[in-house]
Amino acid sequence: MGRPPCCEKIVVKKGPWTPEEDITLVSYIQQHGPGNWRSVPKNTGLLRCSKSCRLRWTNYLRPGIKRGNFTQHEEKTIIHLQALLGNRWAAIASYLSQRTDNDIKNYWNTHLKKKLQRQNGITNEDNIDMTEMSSCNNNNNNICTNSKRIANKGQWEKKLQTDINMAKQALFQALSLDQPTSSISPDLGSPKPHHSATATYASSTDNISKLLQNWTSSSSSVPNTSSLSNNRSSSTGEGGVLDHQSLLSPNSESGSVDEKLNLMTETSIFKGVSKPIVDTEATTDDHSSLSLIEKWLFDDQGMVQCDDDQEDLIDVSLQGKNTDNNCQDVF
DNA sequence: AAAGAAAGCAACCGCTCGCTG
DNA sequence: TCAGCGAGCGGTTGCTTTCTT
Repeated sequence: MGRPPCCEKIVVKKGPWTPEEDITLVSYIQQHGPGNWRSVPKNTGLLRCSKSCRLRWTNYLRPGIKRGNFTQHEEKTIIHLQALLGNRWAAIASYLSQRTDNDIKNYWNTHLKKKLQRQNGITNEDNIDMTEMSSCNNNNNNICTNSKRIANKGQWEKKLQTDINMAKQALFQALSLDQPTSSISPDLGSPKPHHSATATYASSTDNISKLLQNWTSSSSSVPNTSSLSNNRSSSTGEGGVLDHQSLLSPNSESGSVDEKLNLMTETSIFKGVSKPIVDTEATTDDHSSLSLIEKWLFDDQGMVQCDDDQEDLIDVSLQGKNTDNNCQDVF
């Protein structure tokens, strides 16, 4: 007996979000903070399910989200964590503070999975699920450790969660230090995105950032959105990408994306955001403070030294198997 | 240049979990 | 203890864009 849909009784709009809706939602959250999603459609007049509002905010409008190209380091982290945790995207996303679980999930399904399969020479016949593959013992013991996990899921997860929480902060430091230029400023020195969608993501975040900044620095009145209605030529999959440039005051030109994001994250209204935002203080910390969790993630076998060649991915995936065994000991 | 195929991504759906009364 | 509710998560879908022929 499943629960009824959360918005069963009201007419809800579906499909891509419009700029107007984005603005309404952002404006509301700016005033009331994220959370209490049930009340969002009621109070804003949005014809959207509360779930949809939460998703939109969490995945696209929330400040501090990094979109676009995944770095090699992020790829490796995802691959390794996926081998370790399975398709627990939220848990994986907690290690990549600027990425959303949805983003990681999509990236895994569209890029990494195929990449690993290609590199492992997996054919269609033996195209087994990568999660299964990576979580099973490949030694003489045929017992899949995943099964054990399932059996002990409750305890295992509690311990895992504890470890995650304890290690998260330290891991952020390590990851940030390893990627000094990539995590926040995708537009600086990084290769041009290979297709427009990627660029659009970046600009989406940027634009929304500007939008928010504009609001935080001005009165809390909701801007007139009437001029927005034609900004979106088609409903896009571009993330409800606003052509926010047209929405913004001319002053919005000033300041980098980073500055804008930082400004927003410092805005009190966003301090209750569920997902952690990279602590810029932490990133400037001591290089040597690698955590246990990082060692756990990047343990031996030269992973840390990996460059950007594809062999790394094979290594990582294989390590995933081994690490999975190690993981049993850890937990 | 056009059509079809493939890839990529945003959003939805259904389920589970945790909190509260 | 249990039921109701809201929030969160992972799988899936369907639309848009890009690539190939």
